[in-house]
Amino acid sequence: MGNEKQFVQEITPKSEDFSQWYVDVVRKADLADYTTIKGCMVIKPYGYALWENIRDALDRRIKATGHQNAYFPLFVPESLLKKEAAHVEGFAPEVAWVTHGGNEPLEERLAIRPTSEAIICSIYAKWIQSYRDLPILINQWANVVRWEKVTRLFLRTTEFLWQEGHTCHRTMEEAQEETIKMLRVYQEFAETELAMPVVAGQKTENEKFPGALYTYTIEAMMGDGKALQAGTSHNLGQHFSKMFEIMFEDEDQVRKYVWQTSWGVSTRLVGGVIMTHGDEHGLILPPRIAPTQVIVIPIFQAATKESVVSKAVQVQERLTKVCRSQLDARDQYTPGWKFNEYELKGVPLRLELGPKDLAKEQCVLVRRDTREKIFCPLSELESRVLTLLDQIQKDLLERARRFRDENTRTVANYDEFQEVMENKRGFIYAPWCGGDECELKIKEDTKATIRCLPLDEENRVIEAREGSCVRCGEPAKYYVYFARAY
RNA sequence: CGGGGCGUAGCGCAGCCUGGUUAGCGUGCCUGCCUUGGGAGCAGGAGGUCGGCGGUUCAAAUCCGCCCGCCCCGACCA
Repeated sequence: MGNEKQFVQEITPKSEDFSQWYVDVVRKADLADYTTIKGCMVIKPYGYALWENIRDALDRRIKATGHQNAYFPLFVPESLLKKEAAHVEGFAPEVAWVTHGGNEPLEERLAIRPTSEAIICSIYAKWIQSYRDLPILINQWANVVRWEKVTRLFLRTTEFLWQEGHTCHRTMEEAQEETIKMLRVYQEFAETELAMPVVAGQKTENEKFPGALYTYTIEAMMGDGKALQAGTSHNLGQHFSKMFEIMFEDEDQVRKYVWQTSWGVSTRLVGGVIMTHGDEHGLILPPRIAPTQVIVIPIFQAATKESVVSKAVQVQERLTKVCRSQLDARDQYTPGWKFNEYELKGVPLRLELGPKDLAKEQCVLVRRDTREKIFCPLSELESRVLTLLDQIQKDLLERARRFRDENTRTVANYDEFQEVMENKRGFIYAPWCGGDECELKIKEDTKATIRCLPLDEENRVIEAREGSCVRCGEPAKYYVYFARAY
């Protein structure tokens, strides 16, 4: 136990300094490292394997809903970026510019995409003539660059990886349906794959995407009670199609502007997973996205090494057929060292196999989330492992949901609102008059923003029937979620 | 970008205030022996332009200036 204490000191306690805990976990678990370029990180193999699993799980859903992947250029000519006024105004402060090709100054500066609406819209304009060309349902996996003032590993880096869907539709209704469909895809994906419960809702005018008509979001609660915007889906209306002249001739022979959507999630999700599930011992990965689901650790002495290791190889080979497993038979590390190492890396299930187990034809399974030890007859290996992985996945979601619900509060008045935001954090579900002024004042007073206006089962913003605005006391228009956010 | 902190071996740090042998310690790494059910032990060894540039000085990790990077708190954002 003394040794364990010493080990855990390598990670700043979560309760003491959440930010430092986060950085320690990212680095000790070997997910990412800093580089010589400001704000840019290298995603190390373990972190990238995690991202690949997240990416693939989402990619399947994007394709299952009828979208195709494509790839558009990294560069956006300045003239294109400037076409949509709100859009350029929103992104201008954080755009990186290419001004030279070799030694020659460029005639027109090229923005490195902060997002691809402009470049994609300019191309869609060429592709679309008829209503028969619609809908366009395209997604791209790409890197984008935003010159942020302050960066944080995974949560906000200068360059990051993401997916951005860009669709065109014949009618407003169809675009709205697509916007909500993808929002719900994100929600289901976050909860099923990442075990990360989210609140789905609409952003306020102040918080919406530059150039969008409506922005929808999924908001997750991190271990320190702060909100993380985990994905967004925008109904772009006709703002871009009018500026980029994306038109089609409809069945009634009238030329019309298309209705568009865009939606995205990024490597930020990796940060979300860490801050949703991690504990004092390090990372806890949901089995469905964990690069290694089961780590097999043989325990042996010189005399038993051969028999134990050969059995461990057999066990791992059996597991390989049903899940992602690895064997760590290195003899320069003690079993205890390995236990700590794989807990730090968040491997959901550990399988211990020693001489005592061999004698009984069993192994020891240890859950990362609860650290519970389970003796398992080798004859039941596959089924027990699969059941446990499934259980861990469910329990992580349940635990995160309980944490979120326990930290979602209602308040009696504005004093209590301020007190809760200052001391307890979490979400506050409160009535709001719908006014700009109250939204901004609350932000100024408490650093809390309106994370979203939640949606009902019909995907409509829930309007308040009663109650009065938590700040001004005027009749409430909506019940909304407030929180401090990343 | 404003306020604060930090930068010395892969990682974590001491040394700096008060300039002066060959820049230390822990851990990790390499070799050997030994060990292995919660980060074992012993012995030997390798590893440093002290973040960068400039200045002061006979002499700079140490003093001064500028720059870069990281962390925290604000403002801005996925």
